[in-house]
This record gives sequence, C-alpha cells and structure tokens, in this order.
Amino acid sequence: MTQPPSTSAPATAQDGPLPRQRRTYSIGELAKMFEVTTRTIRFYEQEGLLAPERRGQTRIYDEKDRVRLKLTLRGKRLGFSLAEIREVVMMYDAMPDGNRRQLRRLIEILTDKRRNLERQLEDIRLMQLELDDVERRARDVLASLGDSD
Amino acid sequence: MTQPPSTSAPATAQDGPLPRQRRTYSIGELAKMFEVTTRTIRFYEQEGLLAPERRGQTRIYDEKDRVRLKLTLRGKRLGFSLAEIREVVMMYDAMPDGNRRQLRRLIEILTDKRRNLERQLEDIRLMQLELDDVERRARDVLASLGDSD
DNA sequence: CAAGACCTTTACGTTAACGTAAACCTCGGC
DNA sequence: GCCGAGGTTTACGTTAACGTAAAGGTCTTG
Repeated sequence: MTQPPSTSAPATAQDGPLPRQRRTYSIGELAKMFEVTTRTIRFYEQEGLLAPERRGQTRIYDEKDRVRLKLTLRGKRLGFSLAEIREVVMMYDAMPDGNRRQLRRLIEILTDKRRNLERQLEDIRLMQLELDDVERRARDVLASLGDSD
Repeated sequence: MTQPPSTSAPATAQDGPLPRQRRTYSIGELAKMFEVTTRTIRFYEQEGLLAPERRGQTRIYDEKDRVRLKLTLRGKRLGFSLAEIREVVMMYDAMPDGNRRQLRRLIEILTDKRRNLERQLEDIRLMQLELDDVERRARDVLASLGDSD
C-alpha cells in the first residue's frame, strides 16, 4: 500500500450530529478485509447493493457500506441470490416512508426467508449426522487396516 | 400415469440375501417426489451422482438411488456444488477398499465440510437476528401509520 | 390402429456471478 | 520526471446447473 489506511480528515468542531467514528475505506481495503476481489465489490454496486460516495472517480466506502457488504456476503454463504438480498435491503431502506402494502410485503418476504433458514437448520442437523456416520465408518475401516498397507 | 407405481416383480423363493423392500422408481416418480424435473435427475446422472440400472433404454431407480438423490438435493440446499457432493459420495463408495491415504483424505474433507456447516449455523443465527430486527422495525412503522394512509 | 402418457438421446440456449484483459488516470516518493 | 501501487471504465469470457426444443421409441387403452 502506498498510502496509510485512509481515515477521514479530523472532525472539526462544528461537525454534524456527532459522527462518532467516521472511518472510511478504499475498495482495496474492503476487498482484503473480506477476502473478495475488487471486481466483486464493483459488481455488487452495479447490482444495486452498494452505493459508495465518490472522491473524483474514486469510490469511498463508509461504515454503512462495510456493513452492507458484510450482510451481503453472509447472505451469499447461506445460498441467497444477489437479487433476493437486494430485495430485502432495498425494502429496508425504503421502509420509513413505505406504505402499508409495501410494509406488509416486506414482512411477508421476511417470513419466507425465516422459513428458509429453519429448513436449512434442519438440513444442517441431518447433514451433520450423515457426516458423523461417514467419518465413523471411515475411521473403522482405517483401524481395521491394522498395520498392513 | 399410465402404469400403476412401479414395483418389482414379486420375489421368488430363491432370491438373493433377503431384499427386504425391493421397490423401484421411474424417473418421473422421483421427479414428482422431490419436485425436480427429469432433466435435473438425468443431469445428476451425467455428473456421476447417480447410476440407475436400465431395463432396455429406460432407467430404473432403486432405494439406494432415491437416498442418493435426497442427499444430493439436501447438499444443494446448503449451497454445496455438485462437484463437492460427488467428491464425498464417490469416496464413500470407494471406502471399503480404500487405502490409508484415501481414507485420511476423506476424513479431511469431512472435517472441512463440518467447519463449513458450523459457520453456516452461526450465519443463520446472525441472519435470524437481523430479520427479527428488520421485522420489528417494519411492524413499528406499520403501527405508527395509525389510521392514516 | 391411433392417441396419450411416458420414456429416450442430442444439442443448443440461458442465467448468475463473477474472472480476465486492455487501456487509462493519479498520486507520492526517489 | 518517471515508476509503482493503487484506482478507474469497458467489454468480452467462463462456469455451473440446469431449461428447452426436436425427433423419436414403447406400451396400453379406447
């Protein structure tokens, strides 16, 4: 790295409503932090999951962006598509001035996701049992191999 | 369906080692059973995850095949690739006459998968908290909307 | 024997989620 | 002044996991 990890300019006295820790990040920093490529991060922006500020051409990410990315990647690990993730994220953002219909729709989606997670929990439980079984057998065979081969 | 659900011919007296329930399935039956297309099932075979017998041209699936398919689909729901699933499945099959190196490798893979599952468990827990939070906020906003709108 | 219902193979099409390459800008340090 | 480490856009390539015809075989039921 050529520059020290980017921090914003020290807050002056008359700054806004106490921006407690106004740390910012470059795209490269985030990439290393989450072990993804910069391409991935730019792609997520293109897909409407991130919207960093710009200093000239350069993207500047703040805390909110970092959290977004974290949640996005977590969703991915759970097998959600970017479209699904965006659906929730965008509705969350639009929530304050959402109308009844939108809010009910959001709650509906959330319920659905939750059902999904419950099923995954069960799947994991079953899968763990399977793995236990396979490993036990493998160890048995290994032991029975004794000192031959 | 034109034919009744396929069952094998009634076992004759001198049959093998007591095939307790020798039920068989057509590709269409399995497809309905698991809510996938026949294309998917044929694709899994092509990828080396299934190997049904043939009666002429037609595929005949037995209990073992059905379980395989079930496990495969469960793996998919957990975000495993077909390649990963095949890796475990094939090693499992090759286990009895596997050498030490293969067995150790299998156990290694299993440990890795298990780590994966643990992480998913944590991800799910966190994701559930997020969803709870979002839903709570949504309900708050909805309530605050009172009778307006 | 014709119509369905089911099966088969072959093969090209599609989508999501990036990878990869080219060509360029820009800043700080030697 | 230029070099290297970062950043940028544009655009074509790739992979997994199927979807979607098209063209044909087999059986049974009216």
